[in-house]
Amino acid sequence: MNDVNPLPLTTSVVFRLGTLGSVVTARFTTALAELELKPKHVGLMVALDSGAPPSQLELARIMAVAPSLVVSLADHLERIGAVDRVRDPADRRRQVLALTDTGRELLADCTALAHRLDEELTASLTGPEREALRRTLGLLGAEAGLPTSD
Amino acid sequence: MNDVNPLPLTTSVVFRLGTLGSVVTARFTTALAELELKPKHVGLMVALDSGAPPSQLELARIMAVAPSLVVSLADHLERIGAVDRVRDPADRRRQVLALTDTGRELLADCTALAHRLDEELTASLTGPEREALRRTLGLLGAEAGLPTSD
DNA sequence: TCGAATCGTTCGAAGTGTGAATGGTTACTG
DNA sequence: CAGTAACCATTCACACTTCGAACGATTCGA
Repeated sequence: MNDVNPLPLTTSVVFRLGTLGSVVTARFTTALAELELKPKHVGLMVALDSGAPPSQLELARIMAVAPSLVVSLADHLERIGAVDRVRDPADRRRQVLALTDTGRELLADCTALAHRLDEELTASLTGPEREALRRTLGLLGAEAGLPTSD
Repeated sequence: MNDVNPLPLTTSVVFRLGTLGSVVTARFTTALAELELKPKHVGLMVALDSGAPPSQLELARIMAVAPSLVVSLADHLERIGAVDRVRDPADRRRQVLALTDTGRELLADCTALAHRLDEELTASLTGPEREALRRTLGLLGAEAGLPTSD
């Protein structure tokens, strides 16, 4: 008989982060549907919101995603009026994306929505616990090259 | 002019958990490839490891996944010798899955792998920070019905 | 014993993302 | 100042994952 599992897989941060991230994203995705958006659309808007207007190819690099995917994401965002898409006059190969006022409002809606889900998700935590979680996730995310605001 | 963003989307726990979870899962998936496994296979083995041998349909409910998906996951695990699949003599409609010794070893490999990634991921955290993160994620995961061990 | 419910399986379909090929634009090089 | 190479966006075909409906086998209820 082997010894008892010293540290089960379920205790690993990787496992817990992955599984919990998946259910949280599922909830977020559901809520987002009312705005005609999916998480990647939001990711694109976040990238546009913080930083100079980049070309679609740069966006693809930032989001670690295929350039062809940026095309379809931008197509949709343009269709609902959330972004402007203009050829860069200085280099007419580039397509420069920029959030419209509508896009900024939409992003604000997503933000409100996320924070509402936050309260729901972390209702059982104390204030300091919640802040510690937020801070630690932000730190690890920043190390992984994810968008942050601290 | 509206006021400055009071709390950007990127500070929300939902956002950070979702994005970080996604990159962490990607790393885990890559590492898992050497064992001929994908995250859902591991999820199935975890479910089998902790608890009485359930039918495939129960597994599907536990994993919140379609029964037909459990079939293909179990097919693969059986092919590599990680699980036994026997008809329940008491009810020959049921297919009862159980980890083999090989399966338990494989699960131990996954566990070691996850904890190795843990160290890599949380290298910049202090010990207490790492434990607080683990604990909080476990708590929220348990509330969401995810497998735990506390 | 007969019909309804249950379990597992197969199969077709939807959704998501990638990579190769294409057309238009710019930059380099002799 | 050609002509070629590199670059950007786009389209399209494809792979992958997952689901839901249909089906056969088995069990349960009346």
